[in-house]
Amino acid sequence: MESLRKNLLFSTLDQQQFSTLVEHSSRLQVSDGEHLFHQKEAANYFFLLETGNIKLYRLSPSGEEKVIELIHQGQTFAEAVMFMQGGTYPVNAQALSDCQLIRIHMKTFLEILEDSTDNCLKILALMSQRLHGAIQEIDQLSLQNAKMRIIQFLLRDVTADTSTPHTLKWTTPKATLASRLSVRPETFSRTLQQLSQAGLIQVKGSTITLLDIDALRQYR
Amino acid sequence: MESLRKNLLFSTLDQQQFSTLVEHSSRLQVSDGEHLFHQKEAANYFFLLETGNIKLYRLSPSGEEKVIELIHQGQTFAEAVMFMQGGTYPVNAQALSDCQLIRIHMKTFLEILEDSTDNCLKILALMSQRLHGAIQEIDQLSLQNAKMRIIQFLLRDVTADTSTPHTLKWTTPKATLASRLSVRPETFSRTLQQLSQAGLIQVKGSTITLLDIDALRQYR
DNA sequence: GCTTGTAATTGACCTATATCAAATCCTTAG
DNA sequence: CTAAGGATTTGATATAGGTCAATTACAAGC
Repeated sequence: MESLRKNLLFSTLDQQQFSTLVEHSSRLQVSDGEHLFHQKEAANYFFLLETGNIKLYRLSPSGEEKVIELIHQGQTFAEAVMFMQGGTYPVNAQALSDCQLIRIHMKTFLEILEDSTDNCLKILALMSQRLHGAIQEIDQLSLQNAKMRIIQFLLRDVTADTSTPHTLKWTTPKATLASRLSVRPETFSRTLQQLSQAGLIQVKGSTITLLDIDALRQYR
Repeated sequence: MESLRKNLLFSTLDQQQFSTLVEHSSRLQVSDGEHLFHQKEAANYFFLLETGNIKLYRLSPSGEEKVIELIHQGQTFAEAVMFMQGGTYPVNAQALSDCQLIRIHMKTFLEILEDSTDNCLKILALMSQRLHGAIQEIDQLSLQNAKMRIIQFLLRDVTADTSTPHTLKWTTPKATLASRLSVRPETFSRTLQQLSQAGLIQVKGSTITLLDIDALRQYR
């Protein structure tokens, strides 16, 4: 359970608390395509993803899928459910590859929170971060068009000091990314095409080179 | 500061904590149209709205406005900012009418949280609720069309047992509501028109009567 | 190497909703 | 009551991005 200890969320747990948590946590695997949980299912655990990729998604009444979040190595997810009345998962979680996870018992973790404000504040920080991310998302959906959203995504982990020929590579299928960005795969493809033609990026399979970061920033 | 005591968020404060909080809180008024705070402004206070209406909104790069949330009497807002690093408001807050509010000092409240997990858990519950609301919103923006969103809004506080000729009235200008729902005023107007013609609702100024709740539910 | 199936791209077309402009309605001040 | 100014509605038109279908690229198994 090395990876638990390393996660920021658990960094303020004392030795005692930590071992209690470990006792009530277990490692599990899910293989590519399998579901970890479904929307509206009663929730007793939240998760830390050790390896692989997971997508969290929702279905529209007509069965259409919208990816809410892509979970990567080292991230925890579904902790917010702990505090919701009702206590059911608000999304579906499906493995995009073979995954290794740690499953954490909510009730146990809640009990730990109940006797240490440090830990409470830690998770409050996490939750407010999530909330801020969600507001950002709403913002993008309602104020930005498809092209802007896609560019924003490309610039995702470009910091102020990133020098311009910058390469990034994704591990998730394009259709999944498209859903995450709320555009159709066709539109995603066409937009990348368009940016290529404008000489702003270079696409090679799932590897993208940003040729002109400043120009890309203009759009955003 | 009666209204503070009544708010669920502060219900677990003991007498001592509560009076500390009151000491560091103050009542303030903002008149119609005035701003309470702006996006990116350093945040030291969060608020409880006693009377009036407030809109929280963001601006797109091109200056377009998107209403993120409408705050009504009795609601607290901007508490999440307390836990964010950076500590700046992520939205603008503008009064839609003359408002009376209580301004709560974040630092003081944080100090109170630091020595009582009960209060921490209370606010965690609130934050997860907010987060869930945000996910719901993302869902609606990306999986539902304008008509569905508008109907959802009309059914907002219709419970399972609401009998069918149900009347609701809004206090905010239509253009503001439209922005909240991420549609143009024109579309909002046309959609209501359309629902009227279908005999599902009856519009009279800012008062709407839902004539056939079950039929409306069909769309959602 | 082929073959087969899935994913991604491209093209042609369509539709929901935005945009722009004009016409009404509603409220407030005088 | 009347006028002025804003809010709302209505009509005409434009367009981003969706849909559907066909084509190509790519990966996995033989």
